[in-house]
Amino acid sequence: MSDVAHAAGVSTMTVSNVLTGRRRVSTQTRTRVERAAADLGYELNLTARHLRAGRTDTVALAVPFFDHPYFGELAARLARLLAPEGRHLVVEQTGPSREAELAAVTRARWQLYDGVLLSVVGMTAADLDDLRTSVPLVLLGEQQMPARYDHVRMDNVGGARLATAHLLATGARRIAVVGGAEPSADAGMMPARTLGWALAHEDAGAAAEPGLVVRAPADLASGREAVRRIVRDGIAFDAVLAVTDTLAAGVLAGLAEAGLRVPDDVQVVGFDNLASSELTVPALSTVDPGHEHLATEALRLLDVAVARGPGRGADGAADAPRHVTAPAELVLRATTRERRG
Amino acid sequence: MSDVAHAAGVSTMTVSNVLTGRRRVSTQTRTRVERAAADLGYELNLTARHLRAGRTDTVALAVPFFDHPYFGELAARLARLLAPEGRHLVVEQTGPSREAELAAVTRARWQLYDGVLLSVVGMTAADLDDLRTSVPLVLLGEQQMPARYDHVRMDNVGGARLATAHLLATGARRIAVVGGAEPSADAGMMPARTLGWALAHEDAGAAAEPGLVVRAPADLASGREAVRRIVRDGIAFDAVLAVTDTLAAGVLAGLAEAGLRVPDDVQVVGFDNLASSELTVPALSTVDPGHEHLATEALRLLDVAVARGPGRGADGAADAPRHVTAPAELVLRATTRERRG
DNA sequence: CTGTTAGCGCGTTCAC
DNA sequence: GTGAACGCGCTAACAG
Repeated sequence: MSDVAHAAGVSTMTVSNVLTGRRRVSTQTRTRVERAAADLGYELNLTARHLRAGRTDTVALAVPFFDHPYFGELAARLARLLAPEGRHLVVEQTGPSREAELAAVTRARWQLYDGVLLSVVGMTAADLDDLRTSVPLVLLGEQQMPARYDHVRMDNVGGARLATAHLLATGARRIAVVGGAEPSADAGMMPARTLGWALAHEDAGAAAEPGLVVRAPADLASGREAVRRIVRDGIAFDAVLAVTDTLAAGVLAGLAEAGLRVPDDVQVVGFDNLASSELTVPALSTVDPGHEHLATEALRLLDVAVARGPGRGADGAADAPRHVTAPAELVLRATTRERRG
Repeated sequence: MSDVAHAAGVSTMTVSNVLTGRRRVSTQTRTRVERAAADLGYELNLTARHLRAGRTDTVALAVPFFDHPYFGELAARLARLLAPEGRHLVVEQTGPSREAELAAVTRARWQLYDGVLLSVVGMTAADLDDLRTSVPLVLLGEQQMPARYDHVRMDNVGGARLATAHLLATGARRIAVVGGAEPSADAGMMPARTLGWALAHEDAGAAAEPGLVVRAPADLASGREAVRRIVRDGIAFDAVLAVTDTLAAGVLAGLAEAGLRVPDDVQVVGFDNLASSELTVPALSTVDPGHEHLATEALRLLDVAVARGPGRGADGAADAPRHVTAPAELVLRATTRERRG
């Protein structure tokens, strides 16, 4: 920068002023400076600016996996909200395992950001409790979190309940939960959605059979595998609640393989409303977890955290942390039947 | 940091030494310092370290869209390669339009990184030519790029040729190219893949009918839309080469909608080998563009660029820029028939 | 409208 | 094995 200043015959301060536009500079010197900068191929050093300013105008989204479409869509939404304000979003990966997630978190990396949206999957409440950081933080995730953090989540129980109720109303009697788990509101996504399934049965005065809870990891191959298993075991079922759209895609593949027609023989509902789910064959009925609401709220929370000053993000002595739940909504497409009546 | 030093009764230098481990420190003072740091909740300021060091041990991947699965998968691969070396990957979005892409590029953002992998989609060679940056850069993308940059690409022509040849060999005679364009090796992904389609016809002594080139943007809804269009127009076809897997998913949806059986009535091949393509119904045959090779080479190139020193990335006076093409490979699943004989 | 001074929080260099 | 001084590149704050 001093090179530019020298070439333009001014001080570095003036160069800085031209670049930031914070102070008025005569048109004459401005053009001289701009010329000099262009000639020298000068590039502002953002690292230095950030150090000086104590701000970076950048928010990080830390996700467990780069390659899950859910996070890609979330990132795109957040970027769209941040861009008009001249703020930036960068995405970092915390890692595929609980250990990696922890290690990522321990690293002082996010000192580099004004705030961090942390998508929690593998970490436990205890892990998070150890996490002392002064960077404004908002947690995204479905399990129980320490109360002292701001936290945004979906309405997993409500969404699954809605979906299951619809299946019941369309005549389904034996609804398998692929990706199911021990029902619980606080133990993560799978237990919460399974709870919704159970509650919907209760609402309808029907029995939720534990034998229809099919455990499966939330990866690509598992949905198909799960269907193969229940078919092989001769378990009767006339509908599937897949706890994620990814699992649902596998379920559809498995059903096709088994010669079962959707929705005539078996109805299917997913959860997440991924963009790609519109294109499954048949088009997937699913639960929309309130993506837009979720993204908006997460940023709003982060902004108030940033506003009340970095440096006391963790001790939370100031305001009470906020917890918001985005409302879920049922999206009916072609893998379910019409409601009777 | 000086607080910690004070609390531990040492100088900041010693604290620094403890933290970096660069110089030997007596076990005694080390523990004293560590205790003090923990008590005070001290966090290293990475911005300052980066300014001082001139390095960040971080590579950026700049992509046009966060929410396209292809980029998510690429990012995951790169992160997997970087992690063992203690280097980090962050993903930034350049923006959805050519304008946004340009603006993103113009910003001095990637001074923040040791190197940048830039995924080019909307920008032209001329745009890139204007892009003077001292940050080591490797271009990823399928159109013609200025020769002075390192560049990694897929074998689009070869891959499409392979796929088309297989369709021809299985008896297909009228192969529509969904997402096709004016054939050309240098004008981007769609023209290159269309060229492969044309060349395969030539190889087989068959006629590549221009009427079977179906233009379509590479987004989610377009594949289905394209099929609707050709069916409505009464164009006869017995196979589809979709230029991306995403388009292929739409094509499968469109064919199902039209009551056409896959692969009996119409065969389908995609391009990209996305993870999700294994779960389409039926499972999609596709071209794998050599993902792993691509990621490895991109990083290797970036590393030599970084090694020869930032500060003269763009003028390329030093070494000749490198251009590598990853080999494509056909992945046969259930949307194609067996080769005859 | 422009320049001078000082310091953001580290780590290299050189002394002890 | 430890400390003091200096500077990475930028920009508030205060002159002028």
